[in-house]
Amino acid sequence: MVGTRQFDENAVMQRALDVFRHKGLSATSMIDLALATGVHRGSLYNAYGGKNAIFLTAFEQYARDYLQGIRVALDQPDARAALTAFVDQVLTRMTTGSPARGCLTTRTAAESNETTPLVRERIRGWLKELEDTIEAGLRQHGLAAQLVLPPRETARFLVTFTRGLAVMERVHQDDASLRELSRSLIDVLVQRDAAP
Amino acid sequence: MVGTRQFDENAVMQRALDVFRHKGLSATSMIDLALATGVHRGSLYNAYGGKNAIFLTAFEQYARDYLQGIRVALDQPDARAALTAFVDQVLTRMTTGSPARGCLTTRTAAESNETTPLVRERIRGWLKELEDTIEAGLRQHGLAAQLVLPPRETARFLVTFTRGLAVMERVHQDDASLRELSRSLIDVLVQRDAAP
DNA sequence: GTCAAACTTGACAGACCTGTCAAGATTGAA
DNA sequence: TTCAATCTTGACAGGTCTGTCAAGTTTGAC
Repeated sequence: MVGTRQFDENAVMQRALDVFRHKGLSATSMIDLALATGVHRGSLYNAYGGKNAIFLTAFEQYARDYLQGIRVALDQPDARAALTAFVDQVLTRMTTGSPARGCLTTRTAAESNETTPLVRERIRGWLKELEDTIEAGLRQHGLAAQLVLPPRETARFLVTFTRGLAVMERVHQDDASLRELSRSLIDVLVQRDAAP
Repeated sequence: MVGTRQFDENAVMQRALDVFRHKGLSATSMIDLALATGVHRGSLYNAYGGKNAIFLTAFEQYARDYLQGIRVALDQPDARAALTAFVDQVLTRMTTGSPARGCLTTRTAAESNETTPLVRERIRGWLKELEDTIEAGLRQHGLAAQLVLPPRETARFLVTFTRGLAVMERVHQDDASLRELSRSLIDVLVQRDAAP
């Protein structure tokens, strides 16, 4: 390999991800990315082709991390505890940072119109992975028996509701009301007479 | 009054609303609005000041219409029927048009970062109005007794979940899966032993 | 009919962004 | 050490958008 790339790809993607999380995909320009990463705009074009390709590359880090966190959270014998840990993961990820970063997928999904088919497809795929991950988690430890809805429906419900939480986070910027909503969520999804 | 405005303000706002629904607030330019309304860009600046002011003006029509539809939907003696009509309203409003328009509030909320404080505040206010409208609806006809959660929590839950539905609509563009999610929603919110 | 306030129009300067490219610098491999 | 592939850099042309303004037009009131 001749003429080696002079920047650390991982570090660049990490910084790019930060930018996307704070500004959103469509509001981010190549100039923003160049400034944040310290890599010349021309080099970014040369290495990746453009904003969307950078997004897709950076997104993989995000996706892997996120799903891993969800897997760990759900790996518990009690449904209420598992869902509590799940929601806590989701909320923590969207409310950390100052200003809060919000949820990257939700935001990108909402601006679907302004993105390319590839990005749209990746977001759709990721939400499917999230759903599958949740469903698999709920099928462990006999959690399913403690739920009002079957695992698949519960997983879809959780994906949708947490997207709603992400929208409310943007509007309220208030952790407490999100936590309260999460309590309601768990109350309606876990059987009332389930093991304590 | 001298030098009368030469366009029909209502018609202009209706067209502007269409543009905002299709492109989203931040992706809409004054040029888009001028083309869609047939009013010269300079005239729009003169009459309203800018994009955000036009949005806020147009939004009032949208808000009034929407809440009225919700009020009518919830005005029923059976909780399941009322929630079904409610969700149907919400879904119909976001899935009509081709391509589907999506939900204006959800979208604008998601791009909160890129809008002005006034717009953010209006969206927050509108979601509060929606919540209050739903709560008031649920307190009629003894619906509250048929619900798993108290009216206020149910209202908040519905606002949040329907925001999630709006995000999923962008991703899936598939009415059927949204309807399925809505069925789950009603199943978990209405008491199992409630009057049929 | 006159007139001045208010509206309309086309044009302009200034930002910002994109995508590309030629010239220069770097570096692994022969 | 040489060299060619690859990366870096600064610059450029072209595009979109914004906000403003002067000149022209319209119209209600007198």
